[in-house]
Amino acid sequence: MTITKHLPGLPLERALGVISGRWKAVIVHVLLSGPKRTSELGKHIPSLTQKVLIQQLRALEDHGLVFRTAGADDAHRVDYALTPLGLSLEPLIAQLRAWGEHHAEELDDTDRLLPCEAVVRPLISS
Amino acid sequence: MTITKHLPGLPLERALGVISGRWKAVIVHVLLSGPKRTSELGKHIPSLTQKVLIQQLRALEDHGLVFRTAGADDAHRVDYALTPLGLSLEPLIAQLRAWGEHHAEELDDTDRLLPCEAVVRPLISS
DNA sequence: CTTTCCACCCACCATTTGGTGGGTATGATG
DNA sequence: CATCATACCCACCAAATGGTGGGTGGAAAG
Repeated sequence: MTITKHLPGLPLERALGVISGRWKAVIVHVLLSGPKRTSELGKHIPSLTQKVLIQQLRALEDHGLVFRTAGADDAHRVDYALTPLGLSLEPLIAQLRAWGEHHAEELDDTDRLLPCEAVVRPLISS
Repeated sequence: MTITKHLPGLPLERALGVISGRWKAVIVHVLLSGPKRTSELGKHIPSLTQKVLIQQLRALEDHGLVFRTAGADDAHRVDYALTPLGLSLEPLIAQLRAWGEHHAEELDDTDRLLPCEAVVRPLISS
């Protein structure tokens, strides 16, 4: 039942395979601030459609970065949270961010950079 | 004249955009051991076809990680080398590799990992 | 002069990816 | 009971990506 994209054999490419994908890093970023429901994630990332959200979540699940907790039978109170493996991504993500900025600076392209809020809506309150 | 994929605004995704691509990381890896000619690169990475090699090299060039040195007019003695920006990728690549291994271990998937030599041929001699 | 090697380019194809717009079953709310 | 929100699934589409198989023009080697 796995969507599991057979990850490449080289560790480096395996890592890239796991975190690259149009929204994966963003989702992980949001989940770093605690578990969220499907709809919350959707609200945090308005430009992301439901289908794609779920696609990405499934992939993250398959790769062991995220886990689902559903209430009882199925559905209606689903939470997604990072696994330890997901959490272990944090420093890597930080370094990628830093390098991305460095890259933009070196290429005098900093004005094309967007702040996080351009994509991730804060959504005040608990 | 740029093939330049318009990199995403978020620094994190920008970084991913720059290094993800079927062979980019491998090529950078090879270039870390010094400048190489087009054909040398091809020999180091047998499973990579010429067209795709050049494609990837162009992308790396556009993104400022690599530069070309051609002799005189054009062609026939072309070298590709990493720019400082390209070199600055080294620690990031190392961390990605490490995390890829970690990921495989956590998922008891280490047997699917390939050693570098499965893809990059050493090619003894200078 | 012919052959080989080198650094390419081009037309074309297959797969993958993200994305749109519907639909469904269920529980909660008025 | 009618309506709404949640957490999905499905058929379908469009763009991007990787890849194949053929060139080309020029330097170098036999």
